[in-house]
Amino acid sequence: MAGSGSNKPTKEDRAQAAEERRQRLWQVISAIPPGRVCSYGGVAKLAGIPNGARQTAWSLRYLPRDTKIPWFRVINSAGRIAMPAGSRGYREQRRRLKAEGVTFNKSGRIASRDFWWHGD
DNA sequence: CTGATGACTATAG
DNA sequence: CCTATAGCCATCA
Repeated sequence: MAGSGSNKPTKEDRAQAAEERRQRLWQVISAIPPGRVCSYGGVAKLAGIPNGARQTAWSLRYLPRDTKIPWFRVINSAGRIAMPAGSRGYREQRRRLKAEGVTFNKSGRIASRDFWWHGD
């Protein structure tokens, strides 16, 4: 078998592996129930990627505005929206969450721990 | 290859 | 509450 047995990952192998990680991340995010939120690190862990918080964020960076993925249900571990306060994304995320019943206190943190989702 | 970047996180002061 | 620091890891120049 020509080439079989080669352990050297090709560029295509790495690209496919990265794509599969993104798919798992999106799958987990899509499973977050309406009215609940999850942290970047929590999503990564549920997707089988420990310490992958930054990859969760990276996977959401270039999503189209019409995406079906509920990116707005992902916030940081401090219970805050990760984007710069006052930015366009920040306001949209906060508006969408509010529409589902997720409220924030005066300091910009989610009003209740009950909003946290920890998987099924 | 190296170094910088970032929608992160945990810990310390 | 804040900032600083270290750890993390895919991606980019």
